[in-house]
Amino acid sequence: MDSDERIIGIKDVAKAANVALATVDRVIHNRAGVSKKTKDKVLKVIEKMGYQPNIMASNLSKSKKIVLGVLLPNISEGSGYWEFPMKGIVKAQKELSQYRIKIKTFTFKQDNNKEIRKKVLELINSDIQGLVLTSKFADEIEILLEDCKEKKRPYVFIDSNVRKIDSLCSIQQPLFESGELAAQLFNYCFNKGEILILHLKDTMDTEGIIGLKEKGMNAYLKEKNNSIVTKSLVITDFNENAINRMLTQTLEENPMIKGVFIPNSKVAYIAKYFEKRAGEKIYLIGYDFFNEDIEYLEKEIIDFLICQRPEEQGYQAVYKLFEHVVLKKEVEKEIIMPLDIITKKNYKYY
Amino acid sequence: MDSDERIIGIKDVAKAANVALATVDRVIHNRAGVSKKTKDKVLKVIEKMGYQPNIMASNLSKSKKIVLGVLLPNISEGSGYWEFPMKGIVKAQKELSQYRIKIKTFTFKQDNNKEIRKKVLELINSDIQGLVLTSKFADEIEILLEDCKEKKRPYVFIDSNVRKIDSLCSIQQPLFESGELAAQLFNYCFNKGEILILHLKDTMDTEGIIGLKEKGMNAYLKEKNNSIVTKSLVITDFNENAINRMLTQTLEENPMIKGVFIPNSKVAYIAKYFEKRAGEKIYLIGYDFFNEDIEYLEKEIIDFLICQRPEEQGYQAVYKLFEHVVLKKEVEKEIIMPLDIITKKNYKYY
DNA sequence: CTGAAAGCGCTTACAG
DNA sequence: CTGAAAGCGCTTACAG
Repeated sequence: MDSDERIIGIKDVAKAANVALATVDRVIHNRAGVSKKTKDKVLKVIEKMGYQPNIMASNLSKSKKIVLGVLLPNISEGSGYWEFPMKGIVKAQKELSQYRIKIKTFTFKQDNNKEIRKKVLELINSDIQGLVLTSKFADEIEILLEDCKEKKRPYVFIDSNVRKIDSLCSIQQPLFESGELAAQLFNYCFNKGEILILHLKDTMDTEGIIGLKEKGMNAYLKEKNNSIVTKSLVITDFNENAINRMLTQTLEENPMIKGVFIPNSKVAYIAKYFEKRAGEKIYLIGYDFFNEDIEYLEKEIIDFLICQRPEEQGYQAVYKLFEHVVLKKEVEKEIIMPLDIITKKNYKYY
Repeated sequence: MDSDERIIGIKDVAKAANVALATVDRVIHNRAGVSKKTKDKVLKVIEKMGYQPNIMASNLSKSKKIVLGVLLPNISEGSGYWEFPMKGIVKAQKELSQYRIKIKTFTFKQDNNKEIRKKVLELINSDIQGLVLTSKFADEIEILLEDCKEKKRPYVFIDSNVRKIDSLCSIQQPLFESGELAAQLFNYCFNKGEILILHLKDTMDTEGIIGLKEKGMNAYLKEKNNSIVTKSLVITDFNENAINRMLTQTLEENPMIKGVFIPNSKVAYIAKYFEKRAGEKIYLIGYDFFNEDIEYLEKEIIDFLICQRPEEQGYQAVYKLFEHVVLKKEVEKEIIMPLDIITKKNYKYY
């Protein structure tokens, strides 16, 4: 049962090809300074013997560290979301520290363009060999991406890639489909009435994202061809009183509203309003799971949250860079995250 | 910004403690043959210098392979589920192959006690240093677990640990809570009526599992104090005609049934019946996601599936054994999987 | 273009 | 109980 095949190493290849260790190494890493003839000979032997490099040995003998960069918003009010990808990044870092991988983090305040540009400049002048970032702030990072392309520095997007910018890999949730999913869930709760889609504008370029979710929602409703329609409301003023006023007015004017869809991570703001509101149950569906949502999930004021495993996105982003830079593996261009559904009864295990 | 702290190794410790490399090695691995005095001295230096072992180097110089065993049902009709943990196990194996980890798989037909016992015997007489298995088949594996305890072989349970058997780690979904979740979902679909709980008996000891799910469901309904009640139906004959007959009769006699809860992975069997059935919509909630469910999800005959990331369970099981055996890390006694909700609109990304 | 040799940080016989 | 030395499978100057 024990097939104790001897592991064949660079030494075996060298002997079989009748060359020195260093030559085999050069061929394996495609380094210059090997004649075509020798290279072919070695390649053939590698192929025939089924040589597999030993990463542990390789890393052990390597001297230089590999540094990866991370450019993300810092964790502050209004951008608490970024805590989760960061956790995943830190986890990956710990796991990979044995491989002499280091991570340099560059954070900035979301609406501070000057700070973003400063960090971009720091990154351009740094010695990183790979980069994790989000495709939001597209204008500010454009120059950084150009620089990366020139220097052949790989970069990975997390959280979104709405403008379809080229990258080593982009990791995101399917947006359109998440809108469909939300519609399906609403449809389980009621099959006649209106869904109010709230556009909570903040400074980020998220209209593209919200737009896709909205399209998905309408697509599902159309497909089911039933009596649910959507209605949009744009909120620009985040002041609590302003929100209350707008919602009260809208709900009074539209008594058929049975559900509210908040296509970003600001559900708790809105749930607060519904907690105090009397009248018939209105179903709430939002995105992403925060501590402040728990209270409203427990009271079933927030009914469903659609989540995208942000921690895993951060982890995967670093891991894919590692695979590319260290292991020289092929990396898939796109990783699509599952659409997780969170309710009162399963958030504890998420 | 670059804190280029020199990594301190066994050599540095040896020099600082004024002993030989081998002695430091002995202390690190708690091997015999070191005087208390020397040991304390070395330990103190390790502590002070903050020495961290380099696993890559450690593994490279180790000669012997580590073999882990896996004892699970084979993949056949009626037990297709085990394909998923197996996938995770294979994934972990690939990732860990660099660490000289080998996995020996022992599979058996679920209802073949003789075969289980045979595999158990093989395992007892094997040279494995860790074991992945499920706590189902508790009677058959009892002797194996005793043997493991005696030999101090660690073992990890996946999929369930209803009888609360001791192990290095057990990985499972929260059963009671999954019943609550199912009840919550039904409650979104209707708020008056009956839920039929189907007990599809097969040869495995799964009554404990089903019982817990049922209790969770009733707990939620009671908590909500509304007008949904449950009703159980036991099916022992899996013949299609028999199922049809029993269901038709039950539904006729109980016109208030609005939902059917199938607390195991056999939903597709039941969905087949509902596909052909005329009459008012009856909601279906089941467990685990298989290819044969897709058709019924698409038609929204199956409404929700509650899933437990079986692939990740297999992966984690192997990984935890690896952490324990190779890295000598502390491993958590229990890993609770999230309760994933799958519908027509998100199964593609699961 | 090619090779011999030292070294990465550990483990493992072997000698004392 | 303790230590000196070889070796794990690679990479990296250095010499030719």
